Amino acid sequence: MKYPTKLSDAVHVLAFLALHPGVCLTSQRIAESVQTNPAYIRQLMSALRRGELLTSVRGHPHPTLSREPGRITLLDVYRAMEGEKPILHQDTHTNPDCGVGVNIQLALRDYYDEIQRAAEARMAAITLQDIIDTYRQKAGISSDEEGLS
Amino acid sequence: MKYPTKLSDAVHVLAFLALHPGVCLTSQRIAESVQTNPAYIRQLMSALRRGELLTSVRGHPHPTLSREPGRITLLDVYRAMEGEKPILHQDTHTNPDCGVGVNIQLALRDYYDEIQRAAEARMAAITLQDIIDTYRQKAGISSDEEGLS
DNA sequence: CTGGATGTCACTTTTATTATAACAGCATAT
DNA sequence: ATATGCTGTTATAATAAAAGTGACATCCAG
Repeated sequence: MKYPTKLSDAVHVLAFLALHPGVCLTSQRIAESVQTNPAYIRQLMSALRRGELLTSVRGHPHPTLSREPGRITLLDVYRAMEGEKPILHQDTHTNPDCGVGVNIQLALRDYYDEIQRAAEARMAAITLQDIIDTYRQKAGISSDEEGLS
Repeated sequence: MKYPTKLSDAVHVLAFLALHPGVCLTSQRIAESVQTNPAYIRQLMSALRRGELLTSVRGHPHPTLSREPGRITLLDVYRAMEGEKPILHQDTHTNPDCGVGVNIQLALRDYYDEIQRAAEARMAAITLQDIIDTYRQKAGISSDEEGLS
């Protein structure tokens, strides 16, 4: 697994918070659900904090969402994690002496931008609440929220 | 990792063919425009051949498009190069003992599929001809098609 | 035949991403 | 105040996907 999973993991973290309000959630505990290490979780949360999706206090294991799940879109999370990085990548190493190589890539950029906008429009229409609702359907209504201190 | 540029490079190759009809195009020559090595170009062309976008004869340096550029979409090229590989990747290594981890990823899949469909719908609307037309605008009307044997 | 190109495979190199260790800074409890 | 536990951040290592490359059998044209 070396495909980028930051977006998926970030959603996982946010959903985890939303599903366990008021519970003591250390990065260690979240890491167990994502099956990774606490430092990575804290890095994710750091990005989410910069994106103003999450607030937390240093030394205090109670991170909380900055606003309700219905007002956090997948695009918000994408921006927080990936910034302006596009989903499709161009080859920027073509031969600069070859007009075809340079200008084909310039032309492609316009179309890649269109694709990016289409994807982002879709992301903007999906909220964390939607994902949580779907989660509850899949999980068979919250049979997993026990056993947490 | 490395950012994948196969799609961009494949479009580059196809456009190169379309722009130089009837010209002797060895993988070596195309590689110079893409600024890579001939073997990689031949690998790209191999995938394009499997996708039925390109035909060529072994030992014969005259690859040609299987159909006109207006009937080759960016989605066709994407399929040939990436198959069913999605543009967004899920984390498949979450803790299987944690219902949240498993089911959040299941829920995400549905939404990632939506995003994939939106992106692909856009790709299906873009043809190689469109890209070539834009290329000509950028290049200032075919000032680069000389000097080829 | 000979020369040149393709098609394919195996291997190497590169590099984005995740994994992890270390530690200063802050909160809480005793 | 001090001890403990957790956070936030940085630096570095390990992993793995992608491109880069060499080799060679195969096929075409002259």
